[in-house]
Amino acid sequence: MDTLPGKTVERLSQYRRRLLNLLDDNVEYIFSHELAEIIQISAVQVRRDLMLLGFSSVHRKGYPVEMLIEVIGQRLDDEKEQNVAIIGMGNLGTALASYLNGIRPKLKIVALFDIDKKKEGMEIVGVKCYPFSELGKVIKSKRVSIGVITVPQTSAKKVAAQLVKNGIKGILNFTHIPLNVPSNVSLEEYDMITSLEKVAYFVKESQEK
Amino acid sequence: MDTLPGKTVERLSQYRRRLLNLLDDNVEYIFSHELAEIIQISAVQVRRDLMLLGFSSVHRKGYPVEMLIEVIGQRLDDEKEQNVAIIGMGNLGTALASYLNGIRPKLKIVALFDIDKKKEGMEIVGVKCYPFSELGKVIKSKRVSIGVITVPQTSAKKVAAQLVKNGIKGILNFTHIPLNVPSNVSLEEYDMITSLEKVAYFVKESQEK
DNA sequence: AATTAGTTGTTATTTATTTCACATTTGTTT
DNA sequence: AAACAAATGTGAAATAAATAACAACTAATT
Ligand SMILES: NC(=O)c1ccc[n+]([C@@H]2O[C@H](COP(=O)([O-])OP(=O)(O)OC[C@H]3O[C@@H](n4cnc5c(N)ncnc54)[C@H](O)[C@@H]3O)[C@@H](O)[C@H]2O)c1
Ligand SMILES: NC(=O)c1ccc[n+]([C@@H]2O[C@H](COP(=O)([O-])OP(=O)(O)OC[C@H]3O[C@@H](n4cnc5c(N)ncnc54)[C@H](O)[C@@H]3O)[C@@H](O)[C@H]2O)c1
Repeated sequence: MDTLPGKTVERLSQYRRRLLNLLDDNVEYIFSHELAEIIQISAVQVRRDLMLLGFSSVHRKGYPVEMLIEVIGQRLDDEKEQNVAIIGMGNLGTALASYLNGIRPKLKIVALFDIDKKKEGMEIVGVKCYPFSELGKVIKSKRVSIGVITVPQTSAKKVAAQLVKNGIKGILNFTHIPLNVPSNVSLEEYDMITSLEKVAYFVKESQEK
Repeated sequence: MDTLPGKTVERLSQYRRRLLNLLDDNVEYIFSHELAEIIQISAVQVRRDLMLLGFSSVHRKGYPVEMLIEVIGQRLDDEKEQNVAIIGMGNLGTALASYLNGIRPKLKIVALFDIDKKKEGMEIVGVKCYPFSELGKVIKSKRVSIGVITVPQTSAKKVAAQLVKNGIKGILNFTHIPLNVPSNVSLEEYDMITSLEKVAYFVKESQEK
């Protein structure tokens, strides 16, 4: 079975989140155009994505919500749990720890790290903060495969290198320093300033019209 | 002059950030392949983007760093300042306020909002927090054109509607509730869970190989 | 049971984005 | 000053992503 395009993965993640809401409201079936409407994309796009999952609707009733959630999970989630660590417990890291914790059953936040002695041993939403020097040890003992980087820019490269050295498989980088990792490590970078500048640009453009 | 593709805008934003670093290090010229290397993209991509700016290098010396920063600014930035408000001063909103404040001279964080009475009047990095009820008034008096939404999911739609009603021109939404805004309002949505799930998916895929 | 209407799955098409390939330009070397 | 080298700018090609178009299917209606 082929690896899905990144764009499709993003949308599947969103579909699932919306579908879980619908399930809470006891919605049993949903049409492609309804799901599309919620996410603000086209119905064809939805159908195309679901096609890639090889999942079919019940004709004239739509897609069964619960089963669709299940199928998306089968495709996106690892069978075993994937363990995540967050490195840098400042403003953003702390916000993320509480936000991400428990949000997906298969993605566990299992460790936090900081070099600040004051934060050592601290717990956020029940997850312990370790000194950065124990990175390697904890990654091994807790089988961490994904690292989220929220340290100051100046430390980003150092931290990434350490993660890679200790066998991490994926990195989500929130600093605005572009990282350079081996091709067997999945990398996702996100920069909030870029998002803000993008909105600002399109606002400017629309006003010039 | 045509509106740039969103992808190009994103990269220009990144180029500028890197170029500003280079300027600090007194680098005067840079080749397309050097900039490409830093951002981890191809040199052609860099040249194509700069081509869209109509900006030329000095042959065999590269692109003059300072002038390039200037040209990117002319294209991305509004001539006048663009004023930004952040709505929802919880973990993420607070982190963002201190992060975004002052990061681009033309993008000013001028107001923060929260419904929590305890936060009223509070200042973060010198910016005042107003009660949500004063949204309309403050947007007008401070000429806010961009709103950043960091309220709980349940309030996201309500807040967006209020922003639109009060004439906001652009919204950056960090909740994972998809928003529905009129087409004259620029919308940028970002969901950290999606990023994390994406990394997790590609980690899983790479391990199945 | 025939007709209608609504929705899907998929192929074809279009549009957007990236990469290739190379002629062109100009500093440097011989 | 000729040959070379390094980089650029860009048209053409390739790739990726989104949209359109529609035949096929079936639940509901007559
Ligand atoms: N605050 C935001 O909203 C925001 C948004 C986008 C990006 N960022 C980026 O995220 C990063 C963190 O932002 P922040 O506002 O949380 O900063 P912060 O200064 O509040 O937090 C950084 C934390 O990292 C710790 N740290 C420093 N070096 C470390 C190391 N080598 N190993 C482990 N921990 C280390 C510090 O002790 C501190 O607790 C920055 O690079 C920033 O550019 C922040
Ligand atoms: N924490 C994160 O790292 C993170 C990451 C991604 C997305 N998010 C999303 O961002 C949002 C905020 O996250 P958070 O962790 O900061 O939550 P939070 O609960 O810490 O903060 C929310 C703040 O919004 C205020 N608020 C509530 N209703 C409001 C209204 N109508 N107008 C103005 N203010 C209002 C609350 O008083 C509170 O201060 C959530 O929707 C969350 O899903 C958070």
